Amino acid sequence: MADGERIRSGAELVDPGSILVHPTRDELPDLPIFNGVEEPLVETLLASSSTRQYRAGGLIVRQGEQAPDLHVVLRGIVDLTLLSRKSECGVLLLSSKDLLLPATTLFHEPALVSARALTNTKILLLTGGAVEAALNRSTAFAANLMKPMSGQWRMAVRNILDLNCRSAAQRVAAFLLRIADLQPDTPAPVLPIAKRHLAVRLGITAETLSRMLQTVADHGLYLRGRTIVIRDRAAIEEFCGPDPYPQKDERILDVFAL
Amino acid sequence: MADGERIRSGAELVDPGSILVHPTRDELPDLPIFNGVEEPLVETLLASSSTRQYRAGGLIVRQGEQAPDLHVVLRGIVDLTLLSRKSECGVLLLSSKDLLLPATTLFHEPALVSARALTNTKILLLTGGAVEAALNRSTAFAANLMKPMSGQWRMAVRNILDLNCRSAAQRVAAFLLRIADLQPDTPAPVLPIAKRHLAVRLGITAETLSRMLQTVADHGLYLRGRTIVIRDRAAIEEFCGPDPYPQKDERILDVFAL
DNA sequence: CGCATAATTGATTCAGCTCAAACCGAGTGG
DNA sequence: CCACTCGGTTTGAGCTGAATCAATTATGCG
Repeated sequence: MADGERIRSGAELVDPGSILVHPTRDELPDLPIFNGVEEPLVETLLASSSTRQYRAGGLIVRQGEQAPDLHVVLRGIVDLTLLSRKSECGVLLLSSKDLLLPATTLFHEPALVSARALTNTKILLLTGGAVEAALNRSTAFAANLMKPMSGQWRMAVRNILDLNCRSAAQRVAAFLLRIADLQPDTPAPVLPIAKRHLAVRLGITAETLSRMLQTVADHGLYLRGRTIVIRDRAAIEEFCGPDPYPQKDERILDVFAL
Repeated sequence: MADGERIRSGAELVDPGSILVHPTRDELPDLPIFNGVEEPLVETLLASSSTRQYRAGGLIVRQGEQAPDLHVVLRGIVDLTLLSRKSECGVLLLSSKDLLLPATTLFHEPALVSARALTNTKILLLTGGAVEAALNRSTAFAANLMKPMSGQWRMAVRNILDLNCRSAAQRVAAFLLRIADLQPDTPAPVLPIAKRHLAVRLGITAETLSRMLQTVADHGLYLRGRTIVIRDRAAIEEFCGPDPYPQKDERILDVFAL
């Protein structure tokens, strides 16, 4: 019954067998938040931590509630959106190594938006208490949290600028270009999420996205299935219009958001 | 000649006589960034600091450049906008006690937007070196910086949501209502900036703002000169539409932005 | 007083939304 | 193997909110 509910309501946790209760450092990828932090402190943090898996569509944090634990995305794509009846309104997509609504956890504020897994997703949870304790002890750890917070602020500002100064087609083009550039080693860059979620992220309707993809295709970039094909780089960059600092410098702020 | 340039280009510093080179604590208002920080450390920070005054229209930080020093707004209204030929694109308005682009200073990133004084403005500058040193020494200070960074992230998210889910008229109404509510002690709340700057902040044109003000007036809120008159509170709140967490809880995050 | 800047008003245009219908691909079950 | 849903995507037609362009009126301000 309860199980049936779960599945019908969009599927939250999956596969309890793979959940780690006290992950050790070598069970985790190298996370920027631990850079330069004294090893014993890292151990303490991990001792209070656990991991969780969500399947595509699962709600991770509900808007209006607060997350007592610090969430770190280990795998998958998470979107931050305001879910209201009738319309969704996207703010940001998070991916591996990103912090998920850190401010909510650190300052006990109700989340303004919901966090939702768009793909199967694995999350690391550090308990609020342990994080707070670590923050009181380690300036390195504090700096490691400030960096991604800055980076996410930057992403938010970019988003605001895009919404105001760029057309729908330009936003689509710029986003796909960015996605492609973030996968430099792969031969064929791929769009990791469904189109309708992309539309939400870009603040347009699915119908408009569909039409804009055609426009964009005329300017040198198109989708074949989920793979992104850049036919004419110069043209498409030109088309994107003003992107003041196109270098993906959010990564040096430990932000991997999209 | 150089002087002439300055004045023509929009007026930067004014009245050098009133600039403090090493302000002491009692020459400054109580700033949240110093809360709970060990007194000697505060002294050190202040010893490296100075204040600056800008007149309305003056550029404080130019987009693309980085601010080596940490700016704190002591007095006045500062707007963060992308200035491009043809169009300005506003992100946020800062006021007393707000940090101005802290991320730019802390992580040596080029600013995505310019900071411009909309009124006569006084700024406290803490040198980057001193701030960095303080951050390495005091977790309290680090926490004091994280709080406003979180608050500004929150404001940015609100802005994104507003741009996507609210009509121009709703944004105008909600903004004026908020401004009024932030002046609880004053008998007649007042709009502190020019209308055209308000328009930029709300992502609309001055013409549209003018028209929307008429619409908004029909719903219980109007301007008489610069003072904001709330004729029918219930009606105007209803009109504003979805504001998930209307309490001005950014203030507890040491953010006073608009 | 007179000039420059800001605000309003009107007429027109257009990007993106809405609504409705057709289409398509992947499961599913007979 | 095919028919049949059922999401998700595409296409089309029409609407509308806000931008643009242009002209006028207000408001400082030296």
